[in-house]
Amino acid sequence: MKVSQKGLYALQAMMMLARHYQQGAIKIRDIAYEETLPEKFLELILLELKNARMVESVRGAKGGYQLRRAPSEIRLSEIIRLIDGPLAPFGDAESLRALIDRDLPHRGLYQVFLQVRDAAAKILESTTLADIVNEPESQGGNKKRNRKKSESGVLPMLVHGNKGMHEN
Amino acid sequence: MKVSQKGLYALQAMMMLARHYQQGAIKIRDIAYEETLPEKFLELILLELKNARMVESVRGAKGGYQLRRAPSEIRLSEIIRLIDGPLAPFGDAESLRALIDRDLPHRGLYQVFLQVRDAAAKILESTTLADIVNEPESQGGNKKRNRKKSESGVLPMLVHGNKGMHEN
DNA sequence: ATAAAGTCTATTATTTAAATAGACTTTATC
DNA sequence: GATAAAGTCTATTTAAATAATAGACTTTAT
Repeated sequence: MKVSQKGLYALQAMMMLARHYQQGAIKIRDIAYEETLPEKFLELILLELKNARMVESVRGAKGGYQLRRAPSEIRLSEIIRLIDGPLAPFGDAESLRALIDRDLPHRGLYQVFLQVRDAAAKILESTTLADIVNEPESQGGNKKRNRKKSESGVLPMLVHGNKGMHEN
Repeated sequence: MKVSQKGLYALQAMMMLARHYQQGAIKIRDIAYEETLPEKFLELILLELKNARMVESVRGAKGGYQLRRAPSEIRLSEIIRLIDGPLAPFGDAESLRALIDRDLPHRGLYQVFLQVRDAAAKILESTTLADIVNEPESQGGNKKRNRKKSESGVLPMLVHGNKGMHEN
């Protein structure tokens, strides 16, 4: 899986709209300005988001874009899948699938790729726009443990520093 | 993170060498033939793997390639990082890092990307060539639970079917 | 009527990935 | 020591994907 520049733009735009949720339609130009995105390119991205029914537009003067659902109802996985396609860590599912089907020595590799995809999907499906926009409230829908809310208003992960993380 | 075609070729070649571990040097041509990879392209890939000291070559007639370490000592993460770069799910760490530094509204997104990267890294760092090549023995070095070995000689995941998995 | 917005389709430019080519070096073997 | 079979190295080409731009069209508030 790889989030492209375009995907990042889409996420930025959606976060911006989430920050201004229920404040009426926001002009493309304003989004582009506030997030420093190429305006004309952003236009196309918003159109895709609209066709996917994540945002809605208001046409004509005083027009603009706004979220169609509450930020807590929009998962990052939706946005990324729309713009960048499947979350799987291999480019085209075709060539891989072909490998598997041809003979079995590659099954193990395939299984590992599936594990990676599922791990990414689990995170991106349980994180919504609400979780990553200012003042993270209900950070992720992770079933088991009830995540402790950090007093600093910053994600817990941040508080704990980089323990257990690697640089790349 | 995205495993490119080239990365897949590298993984295939390494798996092939793992299957023939301690059977002497294997010719590029044989690897290319057995795995159906473009020979000349594979040549470059093997050179990279050699420079990274994962394989070693024997030059001249009767030459070829072989693993430099046991399959159980070669992690998938090494191979993928070498060929495709960092495991992070965003293209260039630069533009993302720039976002974070410019102002803080994007920190939450950044943290989620880190989570995804760490999840992928955890899997790919704990899986070795030995784990994915025929007859998976010590499948992954996952600290906590001792994975039950499946009787069928197939990865446990396979036995359980696709429970909990999504299509993309 | 006009201006300010979104819509749509086409085109171009840039970058990255994949593949190929060919001259060079090393070594086993006869 | 000549030859053939291998790996080495650098350059180039091709193809595909990504990013960005352009411009004519439509809708709506004023």
